[in-house]
Amino acid sequence: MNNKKNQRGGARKGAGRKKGSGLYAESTKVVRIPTSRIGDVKSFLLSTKKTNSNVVNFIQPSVQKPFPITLFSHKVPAGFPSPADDHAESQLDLNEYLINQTESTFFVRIKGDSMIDAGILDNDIVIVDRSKSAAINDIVLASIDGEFTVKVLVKNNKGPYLMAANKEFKPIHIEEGSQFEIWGVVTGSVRKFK
Amino acid sequence: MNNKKNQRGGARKGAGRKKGSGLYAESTKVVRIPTSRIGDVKSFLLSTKKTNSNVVNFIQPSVQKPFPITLFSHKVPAGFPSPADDHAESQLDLNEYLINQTESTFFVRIKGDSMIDAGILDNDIVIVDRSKSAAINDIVLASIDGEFTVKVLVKNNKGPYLMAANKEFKPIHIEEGSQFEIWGVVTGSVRKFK
DNA sequence: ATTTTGAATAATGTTACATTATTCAAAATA
DNA sequence: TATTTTGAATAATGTAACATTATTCAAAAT
Repeated sequence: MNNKKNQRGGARKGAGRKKGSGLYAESTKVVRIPTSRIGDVKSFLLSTKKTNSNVVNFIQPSVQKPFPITLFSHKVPAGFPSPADDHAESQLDLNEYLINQTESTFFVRIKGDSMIDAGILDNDIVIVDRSKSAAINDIVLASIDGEFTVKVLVKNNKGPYLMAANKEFKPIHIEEGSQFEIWGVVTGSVRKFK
Repeated sequence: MNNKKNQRGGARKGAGRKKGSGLYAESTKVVRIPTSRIGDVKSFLLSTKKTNSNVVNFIQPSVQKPFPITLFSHKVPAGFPSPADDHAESQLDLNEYLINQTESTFFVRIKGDSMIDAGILDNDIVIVDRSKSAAINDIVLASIDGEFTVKVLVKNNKGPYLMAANKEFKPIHIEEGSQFEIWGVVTGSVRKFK
């Protein structure tokens, strides 16, 4: 009887799995995740890899100090802007103005042009309130089959569906059996130039 | 010398940390997360934190079974926990994000559609910094013959002039002898829906 | 020339342990 | 007696270590 093992295979240079060949093309670390949300997190990680998603990331609001600044209205005769002026509409704090329900609000950065007709451009940040229930024609943050997206919620005789605010994009119909959830209503948007 | 330790404390019933007293009020499991996205995931978990009770769970596509879509059943009860403050990198304060120079910044509410191609809509508020000097292609707040306007600063061989971001509007050339002044550079814009 | 094979290596999953935070009531103190 | 101090109990959280799986390569077998 020959007990010798097969002599194929064996050590050689260059063997082994290639770096970056994993799902995320990146090294990972272990993190504790609340048990019921492990599925959410995995969907979130996958969703932002897909190209259809116009959601880049979720941002947690933090409110430091109130910061009121004078607000003028646009078409005013010259002579100008002293804060004491008549044309000063009011003092305005951006956090106060844009955030209604602090506890249920978060931010999402937008990627791509799918909402330009609603004045939401690439790299804008939208403000999402999870405590508001969505109405037809609202802009909403939704997930469909594990992919997050910001779109307009519309409805026809067959039921609700999502629309981009850009004629180049097709409506997103919600197929029977697909996962669909509305995460919140977009209540505002901000943009920083340069 | 008395070597006896203190006799306080000690075993008793009911001692110990209470279940559910953690950040997520729930047990956790370790999950591997791509290193660069750990901040995102934590932010996502805090942003979209679910409270117990009647929240529809996010369902992963792979596990998905057909189910009827009930659009407006998604209600989030109040009692959203406040953010933990150790994720500074994914936290955002709108004032800080949008305002650079407090002393020289003010807001202007926009009337009309002359800037829609730049994503600035009627009733938006723009952030104007008086301390920045304007460059070509900047959006600026200017006054011409006694009227304020927000437009794009452009230039041809005859010199600078103003352009709306809307094809329906004509360029605004600055005539010899007319009053013209740039009051500041638009560094951001915000919008509130509804 | 083609197929089979096992070592090499990375990715991914899981367990175990270490550390930290919180709570309680007994013991110490006033 | 009322208040403060204290350490065990327990959960939460962080991390290292190990286990398992997937992928790749080229030597050996065919």
